[in-house]
Amino acid sequence: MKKLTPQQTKVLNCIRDNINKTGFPPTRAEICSQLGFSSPNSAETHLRALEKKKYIEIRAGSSRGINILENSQSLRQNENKVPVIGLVAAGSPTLASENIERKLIIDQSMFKKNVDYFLKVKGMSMLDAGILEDDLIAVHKTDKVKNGDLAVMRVNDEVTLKFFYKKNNLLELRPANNDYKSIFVDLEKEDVVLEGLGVGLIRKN
Amino acid sequence: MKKLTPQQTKVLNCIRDNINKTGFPPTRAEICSQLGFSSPNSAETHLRALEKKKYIEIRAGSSRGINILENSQSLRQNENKVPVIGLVAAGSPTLASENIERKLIIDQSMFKKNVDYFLKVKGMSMLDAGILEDDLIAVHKTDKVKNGDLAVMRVNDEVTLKFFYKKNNLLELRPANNDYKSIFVDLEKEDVVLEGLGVGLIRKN
DNA sequence: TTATATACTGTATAAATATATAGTATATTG
DNA sequence: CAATATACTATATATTTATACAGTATATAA
Repeated sequence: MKKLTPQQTKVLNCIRDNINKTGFPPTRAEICSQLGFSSPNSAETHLRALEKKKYIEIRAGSSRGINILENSQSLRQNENKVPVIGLVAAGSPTLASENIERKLIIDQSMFKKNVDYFLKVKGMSMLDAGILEDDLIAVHKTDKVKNGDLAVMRVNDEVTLKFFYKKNNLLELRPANNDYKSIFVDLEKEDVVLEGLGVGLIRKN
Repeated sequence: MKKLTPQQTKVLNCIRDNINKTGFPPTRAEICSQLGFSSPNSAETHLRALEKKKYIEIRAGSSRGINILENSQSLRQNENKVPVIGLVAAGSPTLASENIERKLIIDQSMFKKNVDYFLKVKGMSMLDAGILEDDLIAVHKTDKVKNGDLAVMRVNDEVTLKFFYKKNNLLELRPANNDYKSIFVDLEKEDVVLEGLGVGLIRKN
C-alpha cells in the first residue's frame, strides 16, 4: 500500500467523514468547500491519485461514485486481527511472520484483557485445567503475574504454559495433569522471561 | 416503527444492496431499473413513503442523498453478533430475549461451521473433554449428528451437552467425567430434540 | 363520500455533478 | 535535464439526477 501525501490523507478523511455523517460520499464541489479549495479540479486530481494508489474506487459517470477500499480491520474499531503462533518446543513465541500460522479476527472486548496473540497448545500438561492440544490460548503481554495465574513463560529458551507460583526466589511452574511434574526454577541461577498471561481460550472442534 | 409494504421493503433492500455493493446509495433511475419500474417517479414516491415512515432521510437537492436511519453499523455487526444463552437446568435454549445474557461479536469464519449461539456451560460433566463450568460452547444448529459428536440435546425438556452415541433405538448421552454416568434414552419411549452441534469453545479467564 | 395511501407510467426541466481543458508553480526522480 | 507527481485556480459543458407535473387505478380510512 503506497503512502499518501498529507493532502491526499485529508481528502480521504473528508470522504470518510461525509459517509459517516450523511450516509453517502461527497461530490467534488463538497470536498472543495470542506477543504477550502476553489476549483473542483483540485478534488478531482486528489481523487485520481487516491484511485491510483488503490485507496478508493471511482465509478465513471456516477455522482458521488466513490467507494473506499479499506479492509474491515480499520473499519471497525474494536475488531482486530490477532496472530496465532505455534507453541514450538524451543524458542520464543515472537510475532515474526515466519512464526505466525494465521490471524484471527476477534473483538478485543471479548476477553477481560487485550489479546496480543494466540498460542497454539502442544501436549496435554494442562489437561485438568481444561486445556487440550491445539487449543488457542489468548495471551496478554504483561510482566505482572500473581501466584496461581496461567502464565506463558520462557525458561532456558523453551516456551511453556503453566500455572505460576513464586515463593522468594523459587519459581514453580505447575502443570495441571498428574502425569506431569512441576518445573522448579531457582531465580538466582536460571533466567525466566515472562511472556504474558493466559486470559482466554478458543477451541475449534 | 410503522410497518412497510412489500414494495417499500423491496426499495429499502435495494438501497441497502447498493450501499453494500458500490459504497453509495442508488439514484431514482437505478432503483427503477433494478426493480423493474419504468418511471423515476415510482422510485420517488416509494422513497417519500420510506422517509415519512422514518426508515430513511432524503437530503433535498443532493444526488444519491439517501441515508438509511436504522443503525447501519449495528445491522452489519448483527451478522456477527452471536447471543450467549445460559444453560438452564430445564427448558429449551431459545433465542428469546429473556434467555440472552449478552451478545458476542465474532468472526463467523473462526469456527468450521456457522455459530448460531453460545451456550454457557453449567457443571463439570464434560471435564475430561476440556469443558469447564462457564465455558461458552459455540453451537451450530443442525439435526445432522454422528456418533462421537459433541451435541446439545433436549431430553424431557432438559437441555444437556454430551457426546452423542446412537445404536438402533438406544441413544447414549455420554459425559466426559468418571463421576458422571451416561444417560440412556429409549427413542421409542422418550423424545429427544437435537438442538445443535458443539463446534467450538470460548473461555474467559 | 371524500380524503389519503399505495402503486404505477410518462414527460419535462432546473439544478447538480463529473470531467475535460488550459494554466501556474514546486518538488522529486531517473 | 526531462519526466512525473503534487497542488492548486479558473472555466466550460455534457450528462446525471432530483423533482415537479399530469395521469390512471385500487384500496382503505374518516
